[in-house]
Amino acid sequence: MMQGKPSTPARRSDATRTAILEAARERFAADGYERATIRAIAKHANIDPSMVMRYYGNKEGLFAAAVSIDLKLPDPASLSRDDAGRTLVTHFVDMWEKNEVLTALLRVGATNQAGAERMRGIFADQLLPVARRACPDPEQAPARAALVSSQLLGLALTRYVLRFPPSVALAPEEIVAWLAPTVQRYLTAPYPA
Amino acid sequence: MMQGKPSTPARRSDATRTAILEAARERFAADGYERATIRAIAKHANIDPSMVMRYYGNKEGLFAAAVSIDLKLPDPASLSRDDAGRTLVTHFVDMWEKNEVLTALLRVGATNQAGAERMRGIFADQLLPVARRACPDPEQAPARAALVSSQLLGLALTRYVLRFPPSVALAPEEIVAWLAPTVQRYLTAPYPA
DNA sequence: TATCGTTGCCAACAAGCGTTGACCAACAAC
DNA sequence: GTTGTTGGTCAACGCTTGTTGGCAACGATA
Repeated sequence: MMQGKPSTPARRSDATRTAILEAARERFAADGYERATIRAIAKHANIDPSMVMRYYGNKEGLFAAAVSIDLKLPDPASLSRDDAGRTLVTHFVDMWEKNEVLTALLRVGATNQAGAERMRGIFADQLLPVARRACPDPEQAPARAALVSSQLLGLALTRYVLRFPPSVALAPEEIVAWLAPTVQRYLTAPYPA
Repeated sequence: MMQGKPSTPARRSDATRTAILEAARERFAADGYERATIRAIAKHANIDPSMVMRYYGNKEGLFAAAVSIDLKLPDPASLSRDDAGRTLVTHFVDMWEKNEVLTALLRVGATNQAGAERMRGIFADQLLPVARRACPDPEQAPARAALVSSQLLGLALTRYVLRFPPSVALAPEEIVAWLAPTVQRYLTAPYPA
């Protein structure tokens, strides 16, 4: 997820290591933290449970390694202030559709301390800078970013986690059409109160 | 939660029973389904774990008894179509602020099959009828209700479960001011397509 | 060929889980 | 007072969990 140079000299066990990570992501996404047991993950990856411990230390270490995520949000500098809403929503739906790591993170964040902490970090490091650039008064950025995240994560929750049928049935374009104005307003509309 | 007439003749163990339910709600809300162990719930209520089994059969039964919830949504018939958004948001914030059952349900729904099923039931039985009355074309009610729930549950997620600091910091009136127009639009604005 | 670190499998551990059944104390009916 | 029902305690069960250490096979180096 974040190794550009071959600082690590290509171990013979790399195949096993990535197999474990893939299985872990799948199980965390489907079951959450507690029910995704190391034994189940190992069986899913066709390896021995003890290998997980050798390569990732313990279950927390495995989780940390499995769900390191870069939202790849557009560069705040190059973001047009007028269609920031549409851009953000489109990008989010894309990410969620193809990347099960996000579902894993949301499921775990709901019941696990470390998972929630990780989500707060992503919020602060990745979404907040965008809001800081897109909204008029930087001092309002945290509140506006929180509103944006409530709508985006709420959609993810009802669509990918709780699976409300009408939410699952929405076409990506419909989602963008409905949510883009909301996000746009949260970012740029004058503060009510 | 739903006994109007004294069909049950007031057992001597009622105090214990409700103490268990209260402790269960608290633990489910704080820890989710798996980590809220029967032993922890029992200790919290100062009773023996075996009493939980005697009175509620098993852990699933306890959960079902602990999180039966009535959203007490306003009667769809008496709902003014013009400020349905504000009414709904105000009502939701009120409920979430005072009732930890909702947090318990959301936490459990994220990782537990039965919990998610319960949330889908509440959505279909309680929110959908309101949408059916408030939106122009009844055929669009499911999609519109899904959008409304995505925003409302998203706020609950970031505020009460993940506890994003800026989301926690929002005053109830701010929440209403920002979210009411969103919900109103999801209910009554012409379908974009 | 001998050596040594790496990779993998296996069996086991202690702890915690949901759940059960035997047993005692308090009360109600007769 | 005796009897039967109810409320509550205690100890244990079978099972799963995360985690550990020993041991055999492999691959490169010498």
